[in-house]
Amino acid sequence: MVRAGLSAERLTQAGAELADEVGFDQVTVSALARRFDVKAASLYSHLRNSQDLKVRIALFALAELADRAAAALAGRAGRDALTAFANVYRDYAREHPGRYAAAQLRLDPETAAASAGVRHAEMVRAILRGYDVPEPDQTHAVRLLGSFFHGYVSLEANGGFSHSAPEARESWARLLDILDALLRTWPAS
Amino acid sequence: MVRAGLSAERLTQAGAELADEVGFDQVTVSALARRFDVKAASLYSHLRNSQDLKVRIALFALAELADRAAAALAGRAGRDALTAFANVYRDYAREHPGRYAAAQLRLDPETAAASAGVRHAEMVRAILRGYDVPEPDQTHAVRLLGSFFHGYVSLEANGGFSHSAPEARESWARLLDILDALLRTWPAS
DNA sequence: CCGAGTGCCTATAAACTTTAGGCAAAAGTA
DNA sequence: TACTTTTGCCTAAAGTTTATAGGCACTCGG
Repeated sequence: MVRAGLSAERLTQAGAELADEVGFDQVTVSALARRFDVKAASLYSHLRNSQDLKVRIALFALAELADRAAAALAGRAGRDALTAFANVYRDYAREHPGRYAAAQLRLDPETAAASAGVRHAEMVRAILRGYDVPEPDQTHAVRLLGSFFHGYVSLEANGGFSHSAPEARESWARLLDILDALLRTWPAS
Repeated sequence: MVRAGLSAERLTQAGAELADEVGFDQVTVSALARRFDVKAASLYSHLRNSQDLKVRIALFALAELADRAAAALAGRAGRDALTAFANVYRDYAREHPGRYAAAQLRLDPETAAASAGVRHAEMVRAILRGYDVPEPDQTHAVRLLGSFFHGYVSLEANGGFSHSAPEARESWARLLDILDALLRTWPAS
């Protein structure tokens, strides 16, 4: 009886793939076990429970997305950094809808604080260094960018833009222009 | 044996309350039946299945939110309309986190087209009538506002802003100022 | 007051979650 | 190599949820 070679890491990775295929909320311990030709109970040596699996996938997705964003940011600044970073988000959500949904999972505060979510905020703040947003507004600007990126990508993923005419890609490009201009000429308080 | 007086409407309403209490993804046919002191099977006379329940709650939340937004918009224009509308979203998500999560449920295209989601987009477009955004950019501006509102509220709900210093309320007010200014002086293409 | 319809019931089956305990393969030790 | 320890996946089993089918009794129109 050859062993399947399970581990928390392999289960998380396979869970992320499963999420992309069937949707994050369809990810179950049973379905994941089926994918490894193994009984569901066997997974409980590696996972505490079903919620633990979901949290692991969420952390995995957050880290993967942060890695891609960091790579895109390397060597860029200003508008170039802004669009590169933004496109990483949008592309990730389009390529990996299940993982992107996972990254939105509500984490308890200490888990969130130890997650790659922190890196995301740091990277947005790094982008702002290419602009002259005055210090007291920096955090506000970080939140503006983060909210816009997430909101746009999430609405697009949920079909919010599918009915009206201009392609989502076109709005995206135009709005990144607008935001770039806004950051360059940030209004004083 | 006194009847519980179930109906799709009462179940949807109670499902929305349940969502606010325990989270939208914890809403199950079983839990809802328990709340009415009724067997789960009884609900299937009123609901097709578990997914049907979730869709009904989502449509209920979308409509309720649209009603509140419409009420807030009445008699207002420009910046006044913008902030009133935005605050309806934020307040709704804070008062009714489960319903707000429900409103994000992915609907199939024809259901979405028949939902109150359409009214949301129309109202944002109405707000823009108080500004001089040139026609070709109107849809982009609608998407900017929609993305920002949803993204901010959703990140705040998921604890994304809880660690860093400025209160989420403060950023919100400042960013609405910024967006108002942006809309007033929308850059030409 | 009676007949018809429908509202909630019981019974049942299948899928998923989770715990407990067992056996055999893998890894460590002499 | 042989023996022990560890660990990985198993079976068994109980509890929960979803969903269907069929039945009884309450309610309402006549």
